[in-house]
Amino acid sequence: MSSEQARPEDGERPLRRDAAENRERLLRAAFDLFAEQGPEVGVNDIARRAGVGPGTLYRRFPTKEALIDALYDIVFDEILDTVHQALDSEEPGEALELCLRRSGEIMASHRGCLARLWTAARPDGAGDRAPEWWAVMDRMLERAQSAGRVRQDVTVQDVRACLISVRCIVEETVADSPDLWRRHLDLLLAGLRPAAVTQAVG
Amino acid sequence: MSSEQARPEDGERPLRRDAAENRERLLRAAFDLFAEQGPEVGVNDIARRAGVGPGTLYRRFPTKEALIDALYDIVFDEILDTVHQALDSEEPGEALELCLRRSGEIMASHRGCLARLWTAARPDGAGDRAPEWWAVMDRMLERAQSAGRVRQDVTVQDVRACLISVRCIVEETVADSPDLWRRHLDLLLAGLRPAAVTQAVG
Amino acid sequence: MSSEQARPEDGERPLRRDAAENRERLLRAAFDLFAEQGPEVGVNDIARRAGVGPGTLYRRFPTKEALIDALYDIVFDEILDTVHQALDSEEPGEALELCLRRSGEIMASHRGCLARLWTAARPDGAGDRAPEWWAVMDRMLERAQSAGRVRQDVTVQDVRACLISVRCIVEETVADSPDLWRRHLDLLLAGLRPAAVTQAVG
Amino acid sequence: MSSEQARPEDGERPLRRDAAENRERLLRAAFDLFAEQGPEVGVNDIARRAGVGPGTLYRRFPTKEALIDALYDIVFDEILDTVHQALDSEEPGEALELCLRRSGEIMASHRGCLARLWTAARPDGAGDRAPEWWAVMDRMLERAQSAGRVRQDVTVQDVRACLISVRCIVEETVADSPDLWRRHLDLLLAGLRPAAVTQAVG
DNA sequence: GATGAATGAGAGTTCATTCAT
DNA sequence: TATGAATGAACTCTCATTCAT
Repeated sequence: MSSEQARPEDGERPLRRDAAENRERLLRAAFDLFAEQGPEVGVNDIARRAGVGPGTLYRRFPTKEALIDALYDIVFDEILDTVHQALDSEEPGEALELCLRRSGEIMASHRGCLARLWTAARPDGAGDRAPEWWAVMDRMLERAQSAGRVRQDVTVQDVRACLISVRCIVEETVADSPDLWRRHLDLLLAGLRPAAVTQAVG
Repeated sequence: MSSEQARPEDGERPLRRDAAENRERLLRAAFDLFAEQGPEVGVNDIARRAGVGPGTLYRRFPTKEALIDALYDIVFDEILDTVHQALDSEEPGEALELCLRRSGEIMASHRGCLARLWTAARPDGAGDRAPEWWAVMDRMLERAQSAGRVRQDVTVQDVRACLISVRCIVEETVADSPDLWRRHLDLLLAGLRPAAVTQAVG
Repeated sequence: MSSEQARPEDGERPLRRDAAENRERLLRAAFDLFAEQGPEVGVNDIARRAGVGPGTLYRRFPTKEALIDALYDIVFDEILDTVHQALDSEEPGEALELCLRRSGEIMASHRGCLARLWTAARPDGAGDRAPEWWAVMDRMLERAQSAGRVRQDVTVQDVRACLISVRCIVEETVADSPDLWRRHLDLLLAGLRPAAVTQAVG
Repeated sequence: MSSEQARPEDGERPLRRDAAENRERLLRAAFDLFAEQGPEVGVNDIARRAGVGPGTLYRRFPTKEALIDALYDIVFDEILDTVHQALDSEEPGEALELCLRRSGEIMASHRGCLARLWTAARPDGAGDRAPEWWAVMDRMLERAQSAGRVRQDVTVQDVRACLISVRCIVEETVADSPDLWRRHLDLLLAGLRPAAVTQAVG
């Protein structure tokens, strides 16, 4: 939630700071309450938790939906940054795996707010960076396949399904079994790898 | 609110039949509407679709929550039946895989109603057969491992995670990509298998 | 507000009666409160005055606007009935005058709810009987002119303006000077008549 | 809230000029927006249109009501000036008629802001010049009657009703039929004149 | 003095649930 | 018993007004 908005350009007016603080508080409160109580939390509750009036919330976010979108964008941006880092810095074969693991970590740190993230409805939502994600994942998958680390028949859709899967496991199990999602991701990663002589064993 | 329903006392009065029919209609309407419009559907809409008044709905189900629970139980029962069949009739090694596939099919035929199924909140829900499921899956996993079809480090928790995963993929993708969940399940199954010399390939 | 809706067809179900009563109460409460406090009254106030919950109001009228429309329609229907009566039964020359006077009386009995009646926005509102009004007034004006009771240069638009005028005077003065609108209407009617040698006098 | 504005104390500081300019801008913006969007416009919209913050608006006008009152006063003052001119300069018989016509023109140039002008609520509003208006109109009516241009039974209340009528027609029709209010006023004026042998014609 | 962010009571509306018929 | 009208707390959102900057 740190590097999220309004890169403080040189001359920042003092008033802006309060507003930005309130925005931060609202997002934090929303994260917390969604995690605690699910997606039905009322905007007034969020405002109260943030220590502001409902009017202030609506000054920052014209709609409850807009607030939720902002939450999504924060997580999505974090993930995209991570994906780019992985693509740039890792050796080709490892990038995909690393990127899935890191995405999982990010989701685990924002549980409760991911319900509709990467949903059928979202990827082509207006103004978001979903196309970018698809493009980068495409490259990453291609490389991993070239390096022989991932089966040739795997598509980006499958990779996306893996992420949906991880998100879902995080949401539903992280509270009780904080590590289960990691085991599950290991399983998925194992499934992605070319299984040399797997059948021979059986 | 005393003797609610079901227990078919010896001489079943015709009135009882109407009641049962209403119950069926309500459940069917609920299934349809949840699948069509998601989990926000109102009880009045369900009642209207079922062709009864809201009062009748509340005579059959004391709460919206109770209606949804009944939905879950139906799906859960279907799955449990399938699990039992798989355990009884298949050769030990195949049972687990088959049972996951069949569970997937059942879920795919009831999409939109599964949101909270197998959720952290559910297993200790009142009146459900979750313990039974755990027990059977335990045996099935053990056999599959004995037969060398599943890695030794896999736990029932992991199997449950696989099912959560399948449910989630079904819910979010079946409308647009009706087969994606099957590909995903293949991936999971591949991940479950002992990957003989997988690492050697990398 | 008497002959307003749901002509009680032969077999009337008993439940309907309560609903109809509530509808009546709501309309009456709305009439009263609009008259007392102007068009800003809240729907909850109206519901409270009617002795019902806000939900009941919204069962009868899907929107505040719809409630207000119903109010308008009631007055409009009363007026239209009167207009038809005047057209049918009076001698041609008198009909227009009589009809304006009666319309005035009806408005005076519903002051406070007429704000937007016959407004530029209304006459072509969906589902209302405005075209009918225009047609009848057209005939009535023509007859009055044929009978030499109204100047030849008067148009239906002018007649409509007279009614707007009466409504306005009613709304703003009937509370303090209950008869002023009648004097004003007399003045308007005098202005409508062919003023034989009026100028000669001056 | 002590020395609000206006009273131009001898040495007018430059700061004062800004304030006056803001006041003007706000009034102009309010006129425009009320004309464009009706009486529901919010104060923030007015401030934005005027190019100032809402705080500034509240420095000039302690209340939305006060801003609207100021609008009324402007129109009212214009009209009063016109009335005085008519009384002073015209031949006695023509003054009343001319004054009504001019008042109509002024209203037509300020449509959308007249809703409550000359309303029952207004004449005893704080700080307005209503008594003055009554006095002048009284004299003007008396003269017109003495000159035989207006019927003897007409009262100042009737004249006021004529003005309310004109205002109302202006407000509701000037956008679509810019001349209708003039025709209506002609009708009213005809009705005010002694109708010598009118009835004989019928 | 001007700004515009914050306020918060209250608006219109919904919906799970109850109850008179 | 089934009905559907009634309920009313709670929801999202607005806007006249205040106040820190």
